[in-house]
Amino acid sequence: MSSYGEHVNPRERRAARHLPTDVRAVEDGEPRSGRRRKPITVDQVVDTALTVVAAEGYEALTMRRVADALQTGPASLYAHVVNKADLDELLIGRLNAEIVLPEPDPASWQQQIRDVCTQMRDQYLRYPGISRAALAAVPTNLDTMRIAEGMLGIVLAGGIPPRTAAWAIDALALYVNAYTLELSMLHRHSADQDDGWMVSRDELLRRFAALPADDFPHTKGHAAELIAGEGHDRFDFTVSLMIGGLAQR
Amino acid sequence: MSSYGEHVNPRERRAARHLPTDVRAVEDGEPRSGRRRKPITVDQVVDTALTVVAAEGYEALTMRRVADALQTGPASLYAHVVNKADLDELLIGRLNAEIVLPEPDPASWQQQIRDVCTQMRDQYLRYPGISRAALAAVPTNLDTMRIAEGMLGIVLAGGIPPRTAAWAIDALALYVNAYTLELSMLHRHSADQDDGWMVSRDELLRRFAALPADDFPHTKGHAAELIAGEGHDRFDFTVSLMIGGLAQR
DNA sequence: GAACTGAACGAACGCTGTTCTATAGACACG
DNA sequence: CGTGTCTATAGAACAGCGTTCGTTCAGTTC
Repeated sequence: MSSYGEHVNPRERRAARHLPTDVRAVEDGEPRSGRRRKPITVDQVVDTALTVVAAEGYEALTMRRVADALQTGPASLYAHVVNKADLDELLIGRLNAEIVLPEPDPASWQQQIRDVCTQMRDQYLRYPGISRAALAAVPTNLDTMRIAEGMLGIVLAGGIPPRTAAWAIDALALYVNAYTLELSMLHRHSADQDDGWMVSRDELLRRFAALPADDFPHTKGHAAELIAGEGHDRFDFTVSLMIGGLAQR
Repeated sequence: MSSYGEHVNPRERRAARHLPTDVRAVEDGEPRSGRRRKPITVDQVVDTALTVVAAEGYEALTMRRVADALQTGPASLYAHVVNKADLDELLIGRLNAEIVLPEPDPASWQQQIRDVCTQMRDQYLRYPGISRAALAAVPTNLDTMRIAEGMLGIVLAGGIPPRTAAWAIDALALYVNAYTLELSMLHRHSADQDDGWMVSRDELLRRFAALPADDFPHTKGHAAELIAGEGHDRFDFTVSLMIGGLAQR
């Protein structure tokens, strides 16, 4: 009968993350108890994982890939991380922790919300495909709730009633996640051009032109508008659309 | 050197789906050339896959699972389907084909858009988790573009300028996908209650109450509003928010 | 009747997340 | 200062995934 390590190992630390202490505590960091060579830290695992995602995308993030980068086997990671899902949660926690939240200013609350959304967008795009993990993450994560709290404060300062404010930031966060996920997927698929995955506007226009005119009159007629928008124009449009609809109530 | 079957097999049929003929053509269906026992059809594969997803969720949809249900091996599927990704595309194509698009009516365009979004929402929720495939699907899929065309016609009939209309339906479709994905994941994780995955409002309220009051004043102060909303209230709110912001311009 | 075609399928490959097991080093204690 | 306990480190393995290879063989065609 194995009498030790029932289910106490890294799960406790994770539960401790969710509930009690302040955010991002002491950075004790230093190898507290050396084991083989230089001991592995949770932060090391997270750092390595983020490096992998930044370089090769979220799809390339596997336990073995992280373990290889740390010059060890995949089993060693499970002393510091409960799960792959747990690692995912740690990743988005780290990402969300880096979002800076402005002090709510009633005069400029719309721009403040826009800024936070832009921060999240760029942060997620820095690590392509990680939005998949963000969508799956438990919403009671402390770092996630910290952002929600900050955005809630901004919108409330803008004079929006609480229920409306809560639902709006919910929708905004969801849209940011979906937008970045879609964009990452598009970039990823445009990298391998093996199949019919087009990138260029010309190719898109050609596809639209090839559609049957009887069934797709509007799509063909407004093809230019359909594929319009440089950079994050569509993103800005939607965020402003929601904020604008919010303000006018 | 294997001189046959270079890359002509089911890929041609798929390309044919994307480009030329009308939608959902003749239903020749009948086993044209009998092979072993009863030959497998693409539609059979899609039907079986959808049954699996409806019953066990998208995460349970594997090639082996579909093959088992068809009483064969996984290799047999690759005579009818290029990829798992190809199967995914076929699935969302089938789903999208069942969406009914109303004739654009300038007087009620807002309600018409709401109806289409609701249809998509319910259709996706009928097959939990399939939104993941929808988000990954190539947007030039014919059935997907059919919906875009229909919604574009509705919004244009409402007098919205083309570029705004195009971006708006883009954002709406993205939100519907994200919303259904999030909801499916929540239901899925609430099924296995092994970890801290809460469902009940009471549990959520308790979590909010446990937060440090100094760091989460708004979250604690408006906990009731944060978890408010029965059924699809949040969905209706967001869709109306976007449509409303669209109408007022 | 013989040649050909292409769907069916068993077997295998490389990959994934995860668990079992033993081991070995650092710390606490007598 | 030796000894024992604790636990992080890994090697090996398991089940499952998508996919490919090579073979078999029913049906069509000449």
